Amino acid sequence: MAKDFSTRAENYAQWYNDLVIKADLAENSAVRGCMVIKPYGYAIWEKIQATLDKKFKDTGHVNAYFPLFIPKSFFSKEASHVEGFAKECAVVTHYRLMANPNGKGVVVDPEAKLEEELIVRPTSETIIWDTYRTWIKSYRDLPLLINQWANVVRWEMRTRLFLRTAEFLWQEGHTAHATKEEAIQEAERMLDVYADFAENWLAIPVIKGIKSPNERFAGAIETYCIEALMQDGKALQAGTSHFLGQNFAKAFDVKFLSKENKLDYVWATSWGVSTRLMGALIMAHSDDNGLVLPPKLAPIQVVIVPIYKNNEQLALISETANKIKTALQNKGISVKYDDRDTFKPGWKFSEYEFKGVPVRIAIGPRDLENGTVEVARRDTLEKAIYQVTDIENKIGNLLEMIQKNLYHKAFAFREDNTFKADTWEEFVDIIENKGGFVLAHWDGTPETEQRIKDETKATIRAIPLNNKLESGKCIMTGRPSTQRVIFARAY
RNA sequence: CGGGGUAUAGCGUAGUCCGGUCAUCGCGCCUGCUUUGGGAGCAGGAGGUCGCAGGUUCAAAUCCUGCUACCCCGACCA
Repeated sequence: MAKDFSTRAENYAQWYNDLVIKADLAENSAVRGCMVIKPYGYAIWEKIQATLDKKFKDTGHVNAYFPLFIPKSFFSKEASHVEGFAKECAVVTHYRLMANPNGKGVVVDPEAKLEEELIVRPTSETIIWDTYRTWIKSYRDLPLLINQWANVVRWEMRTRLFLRTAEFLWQEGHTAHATKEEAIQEAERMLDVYADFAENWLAIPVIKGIKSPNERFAGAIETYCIEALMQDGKALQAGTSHFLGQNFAKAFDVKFLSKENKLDYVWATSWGVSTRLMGALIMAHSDDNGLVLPPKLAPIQVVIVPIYKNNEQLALISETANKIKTALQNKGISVKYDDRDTFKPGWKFSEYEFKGVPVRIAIGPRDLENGTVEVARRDTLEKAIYQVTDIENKIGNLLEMIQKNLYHKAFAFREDNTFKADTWEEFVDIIENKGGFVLAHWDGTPETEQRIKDETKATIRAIPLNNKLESGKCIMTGRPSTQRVIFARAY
């Protein structure tokens, strides 16, 4: 992402606010760090949802919904899980308000204290596994492949718009399996689903890998991740998939009778992506003119802007514009014809650039005479004159080209910002001065990773799957290592 | 929770040190006319508890005290 978007917009918050604003209810610190997603931004989220949801269903999953509130006691059942989340939870302690005895407003009724506090879910493992216990009795009940679209709350000390908001929207898949192998396979399969989505829809290249123990999800045996590089050189974890082993099954006593009539604990996975993906989308592709959306996720793929001097001209242009609109729509392309007379063409051009609309078609009197239109693409800002003939196929191809170009651009950026470091000095220099991914040897111990983090703020983002083996020396300790891992500063 | 900073119209701001036509300017908004192929021009207009509460003073956006909120850095964080 460019440093700011203000080059042309003195009030650049304008476009940003069109997408999302931070909740700002004065006098109410309780909503600090939450977000309001405005319609245009939400339309992007809906696209993300729809695409992923279809992929989940294609891989045999179904949706369900579990409670927002989780009894506090559930959290004490899985020790490492509670350690990972207990510090950052919103807790419900009362269930009633009453008029303030002093006459001013309302206060919490002290009489209405809950016997057991409720935690606003920071993630749903506990309540889901408590439920699964009653659903799973036999190997015939397995595998259980369930996904939930929901909001979760994490009381982060410091929030960042899109990337770490106190409340965020996400999906969380929670599956139960009869065997360890099948569960691992599921975790890896869902990682592939995420990677495919990131690369082919978001147009963001990602590294598939596993997390080091330090970065592993609380309660997981193995955490798989897709890791992306943003334009400012920082890494962003775009999605995770966890192999949970039998940890949650044991904590919540979820057992099944196998074919062999043996009682055993089930094997579990969980996987999720969130509204953070929208942050990734913004930071991976945007430029000084605003958002740049890949065609597959753009709520509006093509906008048509008429250029006219009077109503007669507008009527003529509209005729052509609507024909083009219909032709494109018949090809499954989402089109907006913006014939508002309250804004001028130049204004509209800028507005749709802020919003990242991939293709803009301008039609004026000149075009009517020549049977042409002016086509501008958002990714390169290039303009070209197209003959109207067969316009739907030309635009269709252009959209595909833009989708690919965005990916290639992001891929090239990542290549240019991936470095190898063999000495500590080199490593520090790259982290401090260049940013990006740094491939370096590491002795495999959590202590060393922690030391590196303490000194440079860089962490191991991923140990790539199918990593090339290569013997070397740990950049920190000099101890032997068998492979390079990816270090970076991260969001 | 530590360190630093900020709070003035919908947004962004000047003014605060040195109290006295100071409530400034830009964007946005409204009206009218002319415009319309890259955020139009001119004219007119609306809009402010100067974060909140006290205090000092003839006089406070400005000085003092307390509070609150936000931002940045750190700690923290799938």
